[in-house]
Amino acid sequence: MKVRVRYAPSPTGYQHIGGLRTALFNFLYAKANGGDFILRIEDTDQTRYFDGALEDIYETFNWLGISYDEGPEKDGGFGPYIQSQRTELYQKYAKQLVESGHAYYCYCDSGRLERIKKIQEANKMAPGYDRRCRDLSPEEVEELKASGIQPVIRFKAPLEGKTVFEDEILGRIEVENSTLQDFVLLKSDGFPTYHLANIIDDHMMQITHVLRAQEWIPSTPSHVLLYKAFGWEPPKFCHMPMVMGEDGKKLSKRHGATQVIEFRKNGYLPEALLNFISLLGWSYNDKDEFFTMEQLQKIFDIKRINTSPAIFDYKKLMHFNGVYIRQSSIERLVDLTLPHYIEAGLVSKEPTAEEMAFLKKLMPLVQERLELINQAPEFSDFFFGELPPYKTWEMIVPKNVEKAKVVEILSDIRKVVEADFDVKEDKDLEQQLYELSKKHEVKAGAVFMPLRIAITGINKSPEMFPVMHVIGKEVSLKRIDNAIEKLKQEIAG
RNA sequence: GUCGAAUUCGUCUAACGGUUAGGACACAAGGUUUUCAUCCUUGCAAUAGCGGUUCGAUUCCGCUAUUCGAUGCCA
Repeated sequence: MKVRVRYAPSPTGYQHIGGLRTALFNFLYAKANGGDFILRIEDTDQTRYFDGALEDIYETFNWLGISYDEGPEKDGGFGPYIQSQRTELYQKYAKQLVESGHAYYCYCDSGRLERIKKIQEANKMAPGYDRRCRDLSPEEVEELKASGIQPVIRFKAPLEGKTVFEDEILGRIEVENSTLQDFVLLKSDGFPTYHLANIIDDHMMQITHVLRAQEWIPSTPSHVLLYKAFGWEPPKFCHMPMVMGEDGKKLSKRHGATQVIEFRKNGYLPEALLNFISLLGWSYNDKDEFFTMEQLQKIFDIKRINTSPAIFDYKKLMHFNGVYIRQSSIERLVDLTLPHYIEAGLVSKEPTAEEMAFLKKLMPLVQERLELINQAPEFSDFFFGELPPYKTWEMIVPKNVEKAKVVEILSDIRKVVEADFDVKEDKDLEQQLYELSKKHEVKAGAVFMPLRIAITGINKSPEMFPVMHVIGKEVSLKRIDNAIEKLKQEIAG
């Protein structure tokens, strides 16, 4: 039988890491097994609906290269794929369950529900609905109907026995039916709950495997019972370990960035995020960690999904991002960093050909120290303009060296640049600077550091001559002259 | 409280019942005759505890502890 899996987000907010992991694993499982990946929107909670959510799902998929075989605007014969467009179906099946004796109307309002909850808490009893409406007499039902209260439909959970299911990852899981609730199937506003809609759709859409996070394990027995009540065969369940924050608790906003859109904004590459997330609760073997999406679609195997929760390690993600940035082409990095340069005011809004060429020239020098795309401007602002923003100045005078001597050294460097900058290789120019250090009887660093500060205004920079060749001879000389001038003034003043 | 699941270096993880328990991130030290970064080398560091089964247990079983999750007219 053809594998059919689905990702079924509810549009209540932006896509987050946990959801992405679920989507990815479903997608990979489908692709690795020649199956179909279905996107279904579970918008059954009208009160929590968030307007930009749908667009965000599409954008997230698009950014990461996850595509669905069936879903909204891509009908595979099982649509519609948006649950709010299927409410009649759910209502029909809910009523069917009432008629078959598997469910019942409940007229208890939220006020009463809250009261019994408080009593249960006070008496340290297990919380839950007390099943008052489960066995109402016909007269009582008539009375309640007449009162005008909109009822909900609740599932009539068996009071005894056990419900068992075989999880593909965790193995056999069984619970006593007595611990199960008479959960709501259809809300008083006519919309189904997750449990009802999910089961009906999974069945109707012929889903073969349900891959979801372990937080769903407690409700799975109820789902199994629902399938049974309908007389349907349940799909196979695969409960994946949860993704946690650094404190070991379910990943959420307070752990920092958790929304996919934030990672995108913060300068992560899609392939880095994807690769990193693929390793959350899954592994290929004992040594390979770097995979392309294409590889993952071939090698992903459900048997290698873990059983224990995984903490989301931002540092390791960062490392992955650095690796992927270093592997990127210069053209792509220019593309990706351009908006950040514009935002920083280093490049004009409508970049000229010269500006683009300039970015392309400096990019190799930025690439290897970049861990996030949006770090590019701060790592390379000194390339722009006549003079650099002097973020460091004191270090232009190395330890145990007189200011006057630094002026001499810089003047000598200036001569080298003036004479040989265009005709000699970087290596030859460097060699001349080493000779200068011998001449002035200082360490090589005492020659390079003043030059570095003069040219870049920072003490941590790429190698000097490549930088100077990007900014050009004229600007380089101007910056050296400026530094000499400033030093002279300091000596005089 | 009740129910469920989980437990290998700080973190992500590997290990047909037989390995000096491996790799990666992080961290530390060193090297790459200029800083930073890259790259390379080395180091640090784990089977939650107690019982069983077995010639042999990280691996199988039980108990305890701890952690997480669920316990909504949320999903």
